[in-house]
Amino acid sequence: MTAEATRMRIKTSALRLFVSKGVKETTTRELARSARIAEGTIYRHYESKDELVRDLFNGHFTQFTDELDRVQSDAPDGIGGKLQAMVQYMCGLFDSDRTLYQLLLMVQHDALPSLVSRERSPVRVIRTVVAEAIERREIPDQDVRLSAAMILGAVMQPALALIYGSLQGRMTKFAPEICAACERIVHAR
Amino acid sequence: MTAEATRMRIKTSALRLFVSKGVKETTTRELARSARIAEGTIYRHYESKDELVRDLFNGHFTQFTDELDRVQSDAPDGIGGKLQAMVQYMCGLFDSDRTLYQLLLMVQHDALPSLVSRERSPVRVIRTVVAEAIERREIPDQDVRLSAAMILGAVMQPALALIYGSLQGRMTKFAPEICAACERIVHAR
Amino acid sequence: MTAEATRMRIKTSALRLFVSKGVKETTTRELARSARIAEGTIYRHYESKDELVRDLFNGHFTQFTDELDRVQSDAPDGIGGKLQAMVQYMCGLFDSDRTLYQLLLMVQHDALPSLVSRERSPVRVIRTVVAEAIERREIPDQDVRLSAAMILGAVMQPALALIYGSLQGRMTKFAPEICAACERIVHAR
Amino acid sequence: MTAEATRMRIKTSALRLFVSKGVKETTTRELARSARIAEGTIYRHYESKDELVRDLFNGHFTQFTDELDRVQSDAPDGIGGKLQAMVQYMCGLFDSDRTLYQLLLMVQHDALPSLVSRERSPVRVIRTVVAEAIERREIPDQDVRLSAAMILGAVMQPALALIYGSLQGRMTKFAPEICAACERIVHAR
DNA sequence: AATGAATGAGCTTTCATTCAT
DNA sequence: TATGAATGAAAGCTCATTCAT
Repeated sequence: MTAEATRMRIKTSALRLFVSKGVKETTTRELARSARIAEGTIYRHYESKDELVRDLFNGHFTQFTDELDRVQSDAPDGIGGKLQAMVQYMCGLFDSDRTLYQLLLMVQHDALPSLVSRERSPVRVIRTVVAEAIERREIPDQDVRLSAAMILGAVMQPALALIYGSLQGRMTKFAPEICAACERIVHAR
Repeated sequence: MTAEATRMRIKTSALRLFVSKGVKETTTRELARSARIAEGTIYRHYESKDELVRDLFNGHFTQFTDELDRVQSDAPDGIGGKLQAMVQYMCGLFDSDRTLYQLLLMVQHDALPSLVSRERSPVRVIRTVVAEAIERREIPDQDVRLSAAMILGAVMQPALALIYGSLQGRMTKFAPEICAACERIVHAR
Repeated sequence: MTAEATRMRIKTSALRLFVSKGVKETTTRELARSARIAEGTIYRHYESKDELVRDLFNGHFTQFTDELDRVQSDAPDGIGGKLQAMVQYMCGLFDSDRTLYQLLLMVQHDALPSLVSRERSPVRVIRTVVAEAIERREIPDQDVRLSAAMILGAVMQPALALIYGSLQGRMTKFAPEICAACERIVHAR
Repeated sequence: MTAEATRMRIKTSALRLFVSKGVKETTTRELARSARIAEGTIYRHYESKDELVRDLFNGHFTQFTDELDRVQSDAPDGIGGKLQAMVQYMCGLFDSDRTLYQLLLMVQHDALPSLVSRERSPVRVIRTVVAEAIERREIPDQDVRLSAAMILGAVMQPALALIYGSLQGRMTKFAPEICAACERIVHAR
């Protein structure tokens, strides 16, 4: 098997296990068994479990941030369209890869603290979108940091509700309402 | 020393340590030292570390839920007032006891999974408030579960931002704007 | 409550617990709870758990040995009668206080090692009875130590079988056959 | 080193320590040091100390039972020869591996309770031998369970006497007398 | 004499990591 | 590269014993 394939198997298993049981709760033994490799093999690809966690989380977090930025960027000017594009994208991601989505939820909480750059983060992307809308005078002046946080919360919390079962079905189904709510948060009219 | 006093010291130390370093990351040794008791003493008050976690989290979660319900209940009829009371209460709690607030954040995430009853939870309180406003025809008909989740997110995420430093100052300062945003989420006019 | 009464409760509970779960397996906490006293109280009556064990085992062992000797002594001369008296006595004890009997079984095994004097012991009593019968030319000359051991084994092992359930009923029921077998062991005719 | 060799070293050390000091009294630390492995290594071969005890005791007990059955089976028909073969075998085992023999003594007592199948056990082997002799009308009808217990006792108790020092020398020396006594127990002539 | 909360040494067990093959 | 047996530090937990009341 190629080195790359092995590495991929480690990452895939790690993602699934970390999300479902937590990082600390996942042992290297379990990880190895799930990836169908020997325990020692992990250390041919990563210096330590910590490095694996960092690589995994950073990678996905960065990719998600970039993607969100691209999505926003591709949308035509106007806060409405951009919010819609971002919300749609996040809901779609939840439906297509819930595991990956949960990882992103973990990054904010779980004390994956200094793990991740706060420079490039989803909330920054949202903040920029809001800031640009203010500049374009689409929406009233406001604390962009606060608005971005509230928007992110209004997207993330329903995802949690879906995971815990208090909401049911596909997240995309809720996208229009979430999107409308986000627009009202920044009181675009 | 009385048993109750010792128990209290364990809980206080545990709350602080669990929140700042995580549950798994806090050792019983550390906890004992922080509470200035012997390690064995923990086990005269709790059957296991797990039971301590459960008791602590459940206790605070329940108390918070009850308090939130009382606050909402004491507010005069009308979604505006009730939302304002709840948001005020949560922001005030953040400012007066950030550690406790963080614990409540952990309960939702960190996979404190089936630890806590979903029957009585903050999101349920919010849901009820929204549902009653719909009945009173104050706000349009809507998915109360979704609205409650979005409102909770719009309060919690700014708290996270304060913890991570992307927002600064006392949370109470943001209460009016958060409250206004929450009203717009349910599009009360 | 008098000191003596408390001491008695400790001994009674200890006997029962030691026999049913083993000495090491019985904690002082359990013992205290079973005797309905505080843990600390044990140490008003015994210097240590070890001393309790020693006192308990030695006491019962000595008493049993003395009683067995008295029983043998009270029986009329003649190996037949003396064997019968001893076997009867041991079977009767098993039926009337199985817990006590089990303690005596433990003394031989369980590594209650140097705990007990080998000078005065049941097997010595039996040995003496056999030796006297040889002197009286009732039975052929033989290794009295070996014979005494075999006789004891022939009484004790059926008791174990009753405890484990491979024999059923009261031990007294088996006394005549055991007694006859013991006579044949020393080939009395 | 191969896994099997390590496992063997654990078993050998465990057997010696458990027998000489008792199971509870033997710490994993001691066991590891005696087997010249790390403490953690024990747990790559056994799930717990308990499982090690179970495996060890069951294994030896089963093997001993099987061997005793084979020995009895190989002996020519007739209770005398079969009893002689079994007694010889047990005495020989005592002389050649006293440690192993002591383990078998522990299995009956020490509260290695439901640890071991009562279906296949030495006393069952003896019982069968006695039962077959009755069927062949070599010996009078009798309670085979009781006789088997007494025979086992008449072999085991002398072994205990040798361990405690009240008998001296090799057990094989006593085999003829023990064997003769066993025959008389079932009153074979 | 009795209580019961507290102790702390020492137990069993876990698990990230190493290394000879 | 991959293996998997071995490691050992450190974790959670137990329990005989002490001591202030």
